[in-house]
Amino acid sequence: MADTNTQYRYGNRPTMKDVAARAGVGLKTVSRVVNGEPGVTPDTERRVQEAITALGFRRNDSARILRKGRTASIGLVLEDLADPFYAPLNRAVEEVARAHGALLINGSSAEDPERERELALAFCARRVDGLIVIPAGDDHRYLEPEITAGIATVFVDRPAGRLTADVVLSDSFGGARDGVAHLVAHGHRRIGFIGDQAHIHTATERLRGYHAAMRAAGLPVDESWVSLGPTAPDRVRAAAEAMLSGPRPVTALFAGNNRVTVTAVRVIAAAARPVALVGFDDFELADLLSPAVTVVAQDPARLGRTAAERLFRRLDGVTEPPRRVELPTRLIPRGSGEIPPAED
Amino acid sequence: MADTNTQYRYGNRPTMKDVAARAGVGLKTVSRVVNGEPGVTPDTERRVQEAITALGFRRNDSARILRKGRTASIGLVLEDLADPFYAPLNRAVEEVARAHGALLINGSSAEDPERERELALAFCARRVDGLIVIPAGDDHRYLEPEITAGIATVFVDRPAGRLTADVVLSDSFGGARDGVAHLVAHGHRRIGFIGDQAHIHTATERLRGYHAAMRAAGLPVDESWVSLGPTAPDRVRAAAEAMLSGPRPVTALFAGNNRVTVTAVRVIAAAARPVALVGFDDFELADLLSPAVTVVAQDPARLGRTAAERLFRRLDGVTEPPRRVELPTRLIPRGSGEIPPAED
DNA sequence: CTGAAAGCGCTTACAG
DNA sequence: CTGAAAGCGCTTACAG
Repeated sequence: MADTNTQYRYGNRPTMKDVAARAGVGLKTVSRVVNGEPGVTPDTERRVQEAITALGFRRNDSARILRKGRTASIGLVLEDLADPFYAPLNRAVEEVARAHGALLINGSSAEDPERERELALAFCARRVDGLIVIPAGDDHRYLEPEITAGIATVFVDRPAGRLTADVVLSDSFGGARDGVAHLVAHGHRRIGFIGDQAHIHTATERLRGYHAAMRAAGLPVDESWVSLGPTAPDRVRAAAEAMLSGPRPVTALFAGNNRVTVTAVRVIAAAARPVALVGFDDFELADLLSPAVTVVAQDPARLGRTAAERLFRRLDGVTEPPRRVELPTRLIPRGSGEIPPAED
Repeated sequence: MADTNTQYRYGNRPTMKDVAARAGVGLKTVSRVVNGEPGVTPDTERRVQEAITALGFRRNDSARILRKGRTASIGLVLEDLADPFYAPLNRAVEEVARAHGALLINGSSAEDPERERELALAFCARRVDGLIVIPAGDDHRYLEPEITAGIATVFVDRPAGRLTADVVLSDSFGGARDGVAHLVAHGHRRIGFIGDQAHIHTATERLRGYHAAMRAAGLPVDESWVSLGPTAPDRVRAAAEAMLSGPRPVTALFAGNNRVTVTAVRVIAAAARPVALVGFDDFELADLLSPAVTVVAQDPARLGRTAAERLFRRLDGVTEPPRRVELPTRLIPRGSGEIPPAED
């Protein structure tokens, strides 16, 4: 008769109890051998090892975790695992986690606040030791009980909403201001800004940088030069084409992020007159396009690394108040941003 | 006095026991409410809900899992979370896992067999229900006890070594053969092949495709036209420059993967004569370069989706023998592969 | 050097 | 409708 009690459980994996029985020792002795603890005679150890091999035993870390209290895992909620900006951030977090002996659970919010919440809370239910969140929503009070309960939490790329917590950001405002000022310095007076949706913090910060640069140069801003919205190619294309047409078209574009830049490059390549372009975020092959694309570069890997290191410092018991870290951006002139304005 | 027994455990999170005590009910009643099971009077349910909210209780899924047997999580070992080829595969696996209510744990092997093994076994120790592996090593017998113990395993992108298991691949041989034949059809007779390291299955399959196409065309292959090795830019650059110099340089290059292609594009852009190029793997902006890059495209998202669906079919109890699924590739002519050979 | 008992936070199987 | 007891597979705290 099959033991119906264990039939479909973990495919009948052997447990320490099974190993103990086979080796003819107590449970604690098996535990000692499995964990490399001292105080076992070589002969006993050998018998236990043989039983382990014969049964194909592997310690169940889930059970271990339940008893020990720390799961040695962290959760990362980002916008899209496949995005070329977030993928290196993901990898950087992984490396730091690995250095601290922790596993990484991650998931994509797809820019949906509800999905962000589901993922973050699912990670908390699994009792990750810490959480790194790239916010999709703007209200993170749902994490309050979790943080109080001891789950260290760091936000990256965008600040937490209605919650005081550690956050690691790029200087979106300063980066955009410098990028737009660069276009101004090359003679542009009518500059378009195409950015992400208005509820996204980085989008409005970059727009603020645009306005600051225009104001500093004493240039007026026509409302038709600014367009915030989804970064889907169709939307961006329409926005860019609108700004580039009409009697007083913009002579330069500032693209609010990598996805916008890519579409802007396509539109400009098909445009009748040369149009200058500076994009926020660097991207692969930017230097190989003609013209090569001038960008305001962030360092996504550094964002991830900084956030993860902060998280593990918290896990090591550092209790200083939440801090906001802002990483600098870097303007990389490559050609597209140095094109002079087309003559009217 | 502090309760030293629970002082540093999960930051003193409330448990079902605490909720039960506060609501004045039994443990099982709390369990019923938490899991939405029937058979609780509205009044009792309300009392329990209040206690849950007041205490900030969240069910510990790790404990639940221990009792239930399935962890509702899968592990994915790939080469590099940040790689533009693997990132979409990662995302596709995530989506399928999500649709099945499972969480995703993942990690980068960094093309190191030992690290692949550590990651895969760490996931097994956490008792993931299933495992998806993009092999770095060529001996996966270490997974035999795990698979026997019931952890469903699917390999992607490269076959398992010394192990019979489900595998989902792209048709590397056919794709490379077609790509090289395309160059031959445009008049090339001296074609270089730069690929990944020889121990990587896809690298040798693509090389085999190259040889098949050359042979089919009756063309000889000089050994100096073939170079396998790491895809680091320096190595690829040196290989490409060697093939493009000398008295009888190649007139076309076939690049064995996306990283090779990118470096090849750079070398060719700086070359004295036009050189044709076909690359394995599509990449963003390939169509915007000049010339636009002709590629043999794989569909990494489809690879990931197919593998994950196969995995969950296994988890649903399908017991058919391991299968090898091969996905077709697609030649996308864009310009660089249609350049005629430079005259001698 | 070794092991029996209790417990981590849940669910299962049962009894009332 | 409700709950006490046993158990998931480990580790902890102790005793021998």
